[in-house]
Amino acid sequence: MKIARVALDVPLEQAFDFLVPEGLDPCRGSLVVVPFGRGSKVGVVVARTARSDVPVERLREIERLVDDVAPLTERDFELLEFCAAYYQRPLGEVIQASLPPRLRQAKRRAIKAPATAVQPDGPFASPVSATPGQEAALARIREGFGRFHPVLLAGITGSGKTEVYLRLIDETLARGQQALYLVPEIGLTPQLESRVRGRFLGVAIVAAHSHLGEGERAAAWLAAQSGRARIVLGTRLAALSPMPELGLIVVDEEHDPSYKQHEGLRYSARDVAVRRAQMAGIPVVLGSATPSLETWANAKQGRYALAVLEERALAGAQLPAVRMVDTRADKPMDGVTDALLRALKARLARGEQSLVFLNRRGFSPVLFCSSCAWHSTCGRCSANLVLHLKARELRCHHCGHRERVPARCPGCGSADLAPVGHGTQRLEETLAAALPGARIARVDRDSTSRKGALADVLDQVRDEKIDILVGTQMLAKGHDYPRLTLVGVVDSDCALYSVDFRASERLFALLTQVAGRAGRAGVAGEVIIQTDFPTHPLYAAVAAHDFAAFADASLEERRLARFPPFAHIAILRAESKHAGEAGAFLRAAVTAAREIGGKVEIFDPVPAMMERKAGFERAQLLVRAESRAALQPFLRRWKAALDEKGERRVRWSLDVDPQEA
DNA sequence: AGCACGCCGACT
DNA sequence: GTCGGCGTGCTC
Repeated sequence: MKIARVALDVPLEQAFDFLVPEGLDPCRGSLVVVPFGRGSKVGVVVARTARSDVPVERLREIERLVDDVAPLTERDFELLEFCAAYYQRPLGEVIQASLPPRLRQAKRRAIKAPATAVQPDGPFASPVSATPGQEAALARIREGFGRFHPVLLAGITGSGKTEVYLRLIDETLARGQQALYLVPEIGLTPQLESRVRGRFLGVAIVAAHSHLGEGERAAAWLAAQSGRARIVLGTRLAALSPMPELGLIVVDEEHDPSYKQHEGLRYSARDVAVRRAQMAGIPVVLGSATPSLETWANAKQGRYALAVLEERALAGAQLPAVRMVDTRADKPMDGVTDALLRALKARLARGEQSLVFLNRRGFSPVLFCSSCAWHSTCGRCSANLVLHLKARELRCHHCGHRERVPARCPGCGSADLAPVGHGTQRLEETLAAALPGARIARVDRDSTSRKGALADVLDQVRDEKIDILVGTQMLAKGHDYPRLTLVGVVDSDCALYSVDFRASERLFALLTQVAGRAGRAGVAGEVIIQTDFPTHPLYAAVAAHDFAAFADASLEERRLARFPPFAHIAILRAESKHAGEAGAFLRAAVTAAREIGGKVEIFDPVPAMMERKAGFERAQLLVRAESRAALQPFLRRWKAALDEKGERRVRWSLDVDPQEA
């Protein structure tokens, strides 16, 4: 009896057995189309066997082999099986998550092969010569060519980390190997892509990110798998692309939260990349100006090599002067202090550009009735509705709910409704009123939803048609603005109050990144942070450009609190449309966890940070262990026990190494 | 997860 | 009298 065990994209741990018809000979790794339920699905053969636990009469036949895709290799399986085990997801789901959507379709058109570039010899001349710092970093990383060698490349903004990556990639190509270059989000990939293509003319380079068309994405995947593509440049989803001759992995901005997937297979592309490098026996370079505390600790303890870039690559370029403006003394008018306004005026007078950063979009975060204290809340989420004045709407930023702005208070009928607090729209209006004649552009998710809108604004900034950029963290990423000399930060204090254990780490990274936009081309930059707490150690560290001081102090706090990286944690998240059921499920999960035992601490279930979202009641439960070795077997048994319950009214998932707790 | 089947409320 | 709600079970 010829039987193939096939992994399918269903949230079940088992694979499914199918009969292998005459004339077909799928191997482990082959993609096959199988009948499933009433339709067909693409699956991956995980094993060939002679017998099945399922009665033969219930087995159906494989329809056909997907013969335009090469089978997955054992090395691919090794990585995917690691992900499945580590993140507690079925192998079938992980395999399918690693395939581009087009290849998962049972009925599909043929995929157009990308133009195959002639493979030039290299090495490729760099347009600039390396600084001594870059040379030293390169030497440090080169030591590890040909073996597993994780390196933290800690380099201040503007220190030329990208040039280091490109030289390493060049050397990797010269060794006849492929390079994988991961970046956090799509935002900067177009600019980076053209830089990489310009540097490696004639080399087959593919981009891999979710904004590609399905055909392009499948073509990129196939090019990586076949080895035709020598460089894969992509976001977290590229971390799983098969690359048979992989010789180097670069993870740029390794601290960036967007490397962690927040639904389904909740993997960290950075952590997977490190594991992948270990399996392949190759170097992996984690680069950042503000490394994650996990990576920083690994470097300090010697598990990762450390290469540091301490100076800006451009001669004469200096780090910006950062100063805090005490908002208790200099009361902001409509969110903007007199000090910031004066600084903006000075830039306008000199024909220089400014950026004002506020990480909150919309006009105001809430609409408030001064007669009865009614305020705009979402009916489906525990969140306020944000006023979007231009669209004359109240919007929920969590579930997408929209409604018209009421003319009168829904609570008492009063007309005394007023916007409270500030978003980017309001800030834009305030600045336009205070600085007549200034050319202001706003950049946030609302203003850039049209395709190409962000690129248009950035072009206008480059062509000096914009004086002041107002926007959210979208502005913090990448992008050089040569004429930008002032960065203003409005209302970042809210992150200091957050209960999330990573909030201050993220705030430090964000402020450092946004500050790095000021004064890159030999023009002195200035950063003004408006705050109620001008002496707060976090702001002091940002002002001193002292990541190490901040990180070491934060690590000490984490050590005392026994939080990562001094412990390993996972969160069981549950949500239900039925009152109380998420909590009940978690209480049962606590009981199940105690029965399993082991060296794991089980916390009490608590409501989620956002207790209600899109009509679901949400709660979560933290577990903590000293080591991965203690946590992993517990999670495996716990998940099996929870699966056993066959729970239907509660949606639940395990989040291993959660980004937020 | 999808997708069937199956049994109780407001409507063309 | 039906259309459709989601509760339950199954998929080789």
